[in-house]
Amino acid sequence: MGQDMSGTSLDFSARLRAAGLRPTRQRVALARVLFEAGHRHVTAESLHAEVKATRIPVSLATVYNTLNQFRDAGLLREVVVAPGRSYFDTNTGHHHHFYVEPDGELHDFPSDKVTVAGLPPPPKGTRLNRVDVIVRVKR
Amino acid sequence: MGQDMSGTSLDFSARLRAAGLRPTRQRVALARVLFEAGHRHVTAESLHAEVKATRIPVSLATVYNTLNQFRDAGLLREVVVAPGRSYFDTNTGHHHHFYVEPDGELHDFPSDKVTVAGLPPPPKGTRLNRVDVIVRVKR
DNA sequence: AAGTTGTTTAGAACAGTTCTAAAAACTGCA
DNA sequence: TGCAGTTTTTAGAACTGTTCTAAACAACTT
Repeated sequence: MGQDMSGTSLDFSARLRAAGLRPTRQRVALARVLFEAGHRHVTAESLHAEVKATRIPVSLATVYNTLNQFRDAGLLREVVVAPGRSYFDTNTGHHHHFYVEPDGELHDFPSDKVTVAGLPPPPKGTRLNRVDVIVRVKR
Repeated sequence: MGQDMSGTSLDFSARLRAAGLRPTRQRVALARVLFEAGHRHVTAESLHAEVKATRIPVSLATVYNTLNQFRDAGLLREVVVAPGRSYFDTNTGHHHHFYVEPDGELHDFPSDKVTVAGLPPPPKGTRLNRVDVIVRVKR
């Protein structure tokens, strides 16, 4: 008799495996926190704090490793909006961000209604990768 | 008889004074490096390296202080494009950026031809501050 | 020139992130 | 199921970029 594998662990294991990552205890725990509810924005610290509540031991170093791996695997997107802190977004589709200063709150908005027109061509020897629109708002 | 005040020192002194900042040796030296040629992008480290060549002693702490003060005074604009490093742009007018990954090179482009349409209204209780468009390109 | 205030400085401190090397855990195979 | 081979996790050190501290110094005022 194996352990209790009910719930969504198996789904996450499969997803991780599909991404070329071994489904370890800590990766599954992190994936669960990240992906089981709707879209989220986390920092390494905030995710670490959250996963501690699940009683599965995960070190901060592992949180960093995992966030980078998930990002590299396309499971997360890194968002750079403030100096000295990286946000990770579980929404990897096309969208943009509101950034509320000085709180550091981040909100997605879909990009389907947004048009960015009149961009100059990329500098010589480079090709376009992504266009980020950050709408900075104040309280 | 005062020291040799020829050149542009006086202009920078006046500009600093106008911004509410005492025109100290190091602030004038930094202002000169920053503003005497065309528009520039610097980091604290790169500016520190440059100002050392002028033989006017400026500590790294002062470079940081000064960049922050210049930014607060509206003489510079801070650009956040990469985690763990702040860029400062002497161009404070409306414009956007190309960011060349992974070099970390930054290029301005004017915003007059660029239109960003269809943005959703700012979240409740906030008002728009600025819209940043970052075009990320790869080699 | 003296006093007052603001600025600079070296170095310590700090935040966020990555590295290291040893222990633990996953996986495939007998 | 047990074992070998490989990957992952971990605590803690290390590292990077930035800010802080408090003492020395420079700029302005009189």
